[in-house]
Amino acid sequence: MTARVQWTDYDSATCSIARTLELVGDRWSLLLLRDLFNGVHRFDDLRGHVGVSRDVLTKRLAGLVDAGLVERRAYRVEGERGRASYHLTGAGKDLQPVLVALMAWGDRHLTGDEAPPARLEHVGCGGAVTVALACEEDHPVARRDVRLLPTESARRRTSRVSAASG
Amino acid sequence: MTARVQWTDYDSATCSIARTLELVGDRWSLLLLRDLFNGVHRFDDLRGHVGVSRDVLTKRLAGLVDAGLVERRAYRVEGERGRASYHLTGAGKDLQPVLVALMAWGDRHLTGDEAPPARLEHVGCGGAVTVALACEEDHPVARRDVRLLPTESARRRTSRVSAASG
DNA sequence: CCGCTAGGTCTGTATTTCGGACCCAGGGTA
DNA sequence: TACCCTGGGTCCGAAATACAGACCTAGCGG
Repeated sequence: MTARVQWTDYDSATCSIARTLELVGDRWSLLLLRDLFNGVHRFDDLRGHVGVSRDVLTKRLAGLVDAGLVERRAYRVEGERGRASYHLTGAGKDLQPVLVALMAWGDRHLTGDEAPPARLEHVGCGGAVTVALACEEDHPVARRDVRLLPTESARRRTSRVSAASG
Repeated sequence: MTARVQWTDYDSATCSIARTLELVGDRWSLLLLRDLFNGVHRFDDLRGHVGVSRDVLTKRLAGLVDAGLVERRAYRVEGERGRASYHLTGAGKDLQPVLVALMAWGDRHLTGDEAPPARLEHVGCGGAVTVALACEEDHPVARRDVRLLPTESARRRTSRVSAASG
């Protein structure tokens, strides 16, 4: 029977969420991106502020560079040695909504009575910035009004799950 | 000197992004939340679809329950054994924008020429759903127009970094 | 009371992370 | 020229995690 398409008929790993998490879904990558957004660009500064070991920092930065989220630049300040620095690419900057959403959630659910440890301000108006669901047609979108529809392109790549369910 | 407050003067771990990632910032938690959003609620179904080992699934579910993102419910279908199932709490559902943002990024940067493996549809209008930065005053917010301002409450809890920079 | 099944726990191995020692290159400076 | 300093790493052994898969258990139908 060709019943309605089920989410579980599709390979988890094909999903864009899974594929994105393969690049940034570890303990450190998103924190590094956060610091890169906030103007921390040098190896030792990242290490000191984020609190990651040198070893892991090297690997993560290499991974982010491979993934095209970060670029390594050599630069030199007049009269000093050449240095390396790390900067977000356009693709890296496109992850901003993920970070803002994580921050908004933490501000709402983890700060208790205190003021949140930092705020994102809309330059100009001064209002707090968060993220909101938005639809192409610019309607306001409530949480409930979202439906996930797996498409054919995912089905084709399905392996493990389709075999098990057959 | 009381120079302008620097991002690096604040303890990384106090940040709402870091604190949120302590709950969901590992390889599996967000994938589990994704499946819970999509109607997968039983232990074995989660294990099979997400592809996580039983061991780790047990630990992650326990962590998510501890964190208040997920609740465990015992239920029974007429004439069958009692079963356990896992459901998002309100706090868990509030992470939806994080997942949508990850998915939107993947759709944009990882799908190449093919159609994305799934789409989020706005029930009713049928348009695609993504996330957008939004400010309190409902202005449209461009990426650039966001400024991070650490607040005093973060400073107070600062430890490692303030000692090093003094 | 036997077998089946969902939901786990246990175990041994493989991988990752951690902290810290070490290394290297390229300036300044003497 | 030799030496020192510093940023940006690599290397190492110990500890923590993840993994696959075997095993356990509660309850229902037969």
